[in-house]
Amino acid sequence: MMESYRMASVFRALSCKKRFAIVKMLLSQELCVGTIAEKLGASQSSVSQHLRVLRDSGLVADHRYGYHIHYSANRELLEKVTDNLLEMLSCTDDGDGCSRKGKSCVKEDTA
Amino acid sequence: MMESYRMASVFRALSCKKRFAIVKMLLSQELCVGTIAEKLGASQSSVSQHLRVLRDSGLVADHRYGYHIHYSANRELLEKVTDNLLEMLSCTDDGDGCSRKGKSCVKEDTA
DNA sequence: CAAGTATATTAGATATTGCGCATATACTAA
DNA sequence: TTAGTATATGCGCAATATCTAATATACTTG
Repeated sequence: MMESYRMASVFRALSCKKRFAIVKMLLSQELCVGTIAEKLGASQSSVSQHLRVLRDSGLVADHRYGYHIHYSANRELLEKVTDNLLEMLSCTDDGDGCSRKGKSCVKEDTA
Repeated sequence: MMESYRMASVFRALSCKKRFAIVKMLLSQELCVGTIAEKLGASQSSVSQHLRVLRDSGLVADHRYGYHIHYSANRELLEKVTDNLLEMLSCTDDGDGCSRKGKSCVKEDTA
């Protein structure tokens, strides 16, 4: 089970529409920065900066070919994150509920 | 398929460690704000503000019982997000690759 | 009604983000 | 070497995020 911190860090990387779109694109094909920028309608600089965030979070990897740098998605990490979500979702109500026994709290039970 | 925008918005809500922890807690049990704050070691105010972000993104719902307000996770939305991730992950390399045909680009093929 | 409890909201401080612009770096080609 | 191409980086700025402290709101109880 990944730590909350790690999960949140991946989500932060995906929390920007453009970065999410980049990862989505990179899942179906390896692309170089210029192509990503074109497809996204964004500047080279901003795409490069987004890619850095994604790289730092481990969501993408880069490979240099001459002066082109190809980026690809880290499918494995995304699968781990998805698995964690599935695991989280698999847990059902553990019945404890709100621990507050204050007045008017519908959950109060033991007094 | 959810739009990139919607996905990114959910990810933004989950992109903060504390908010992610809140959602995780709420998946196993409905809790009131004070209890969440205690478990998280955070102030009432900050928790309330985090809950607003989560509510706005649709990730949690609230029910008032007297002056307690119980929050619960929107399991359905999280399942949708997870399904979308799974769908994204299911796609394989479509073979097109980097469209740049520049010199030294290892992917160049047609000229 | 007034007092008490739980939560929300506001304001302000500080930190972080995302972008454009300019420039630096890394590599290629002549 | 010089020029050219692809990408990264540094800087400044406006926008946004998160936190605390104070206050407001909503509800209950006496």
